[in-house]
Amino acid sequence: MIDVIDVDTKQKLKNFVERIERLDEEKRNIADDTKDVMSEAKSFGFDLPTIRKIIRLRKMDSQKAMEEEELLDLYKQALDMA
Amino acid sequence: MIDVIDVDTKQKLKNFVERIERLDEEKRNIADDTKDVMSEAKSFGFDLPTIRKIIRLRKMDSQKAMEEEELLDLYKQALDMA
Amino acid sequence: MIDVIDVDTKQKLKNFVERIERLDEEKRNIADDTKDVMSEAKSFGFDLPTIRKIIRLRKMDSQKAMEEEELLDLYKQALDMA
Amino acid sequence: MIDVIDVDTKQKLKNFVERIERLDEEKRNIADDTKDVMSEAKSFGFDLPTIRKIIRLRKMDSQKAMEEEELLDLYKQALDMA
DNA sequence: GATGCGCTTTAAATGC
DNA sequence: GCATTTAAAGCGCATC
Repeated sequence: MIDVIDVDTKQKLKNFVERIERLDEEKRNIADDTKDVMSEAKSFGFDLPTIRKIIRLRKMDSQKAMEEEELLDLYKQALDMA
Repeated sequence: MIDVIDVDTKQKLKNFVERIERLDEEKRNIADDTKDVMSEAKSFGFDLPTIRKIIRLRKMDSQKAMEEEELLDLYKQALDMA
Repeated sequence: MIDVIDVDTKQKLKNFVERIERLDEEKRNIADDTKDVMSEAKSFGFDLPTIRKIIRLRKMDSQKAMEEEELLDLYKQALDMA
Repeated sequence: MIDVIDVDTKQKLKNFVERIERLDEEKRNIADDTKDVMSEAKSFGFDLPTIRKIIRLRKMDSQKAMEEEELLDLYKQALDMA
């Protein structure tokens, strides 16, 4: 069991924790900004789920996108959903 | 079903998508910064899982404090039944 | 401010809370079962994301599924992803 | 790319999908039960948002208790640096 | 392979 | 009562 903790070490640990918390805060702010943009898009009549899909697709390799599609078709076929 | 989009609307959609992608990019950068700080902490000999846990606990603490405050008021309402 | 709370009312409240917590527990157990089945499917070589998509599609009205598809195509077109 | 699925594999896939759908159904039933209990509580004059909050807080409490226990051990590790 | 984290989606609550 | 805003649950991803 540790009885005494080095003051310096404690301070270092505290600093790291606070730096990370600050970064987390920034991330949350950006997430809020994203929400605002989404709302704005919605108010223009755009469909949010579709916009999300588009962003996902753009980020993705087109090769991979095709393979995903094909696999889905294959499974549909197997379940007579074709 | 709508099947054509005018040029102006196309541009608007493009803008929204790009703004969101930019924000996502920023978020990723911050996540990378967090990783850097984590690595630095690790190089000082700190245990990463522990640091994460501390941060989670601190977040819970502040949330809990806020909620408990409200809860008191709510209790009055809930138990002061007709 | 309420100083005293009717013992009977307290008990009733407690009972409701506990019944709900019990139900939550059951739900969690079933969610765990689902995970097990998923893992088993995976170990047979099935692709989990695709299985999820299939289930979503089966649950969904086929009319609605088509509309979703069309909207996505429309947005793709607008962003020259066609 | 695979483009055919043998009969046996089809059947396996179908079974997995149906098992998962069955589990989803059960979960939905329990969620309905929860709603019933909530309604009943409400008819006794209890405030639903408050009940939710109580449950959330209780869950946080038990989580927090567990985590804090572990954290003590972890701290030793983190601060007992080489 | 498992755990934690963040996003998506759906349900509820409140205000108009 | 409807629609907007907010909270809870579920899902998927990334990390270790």
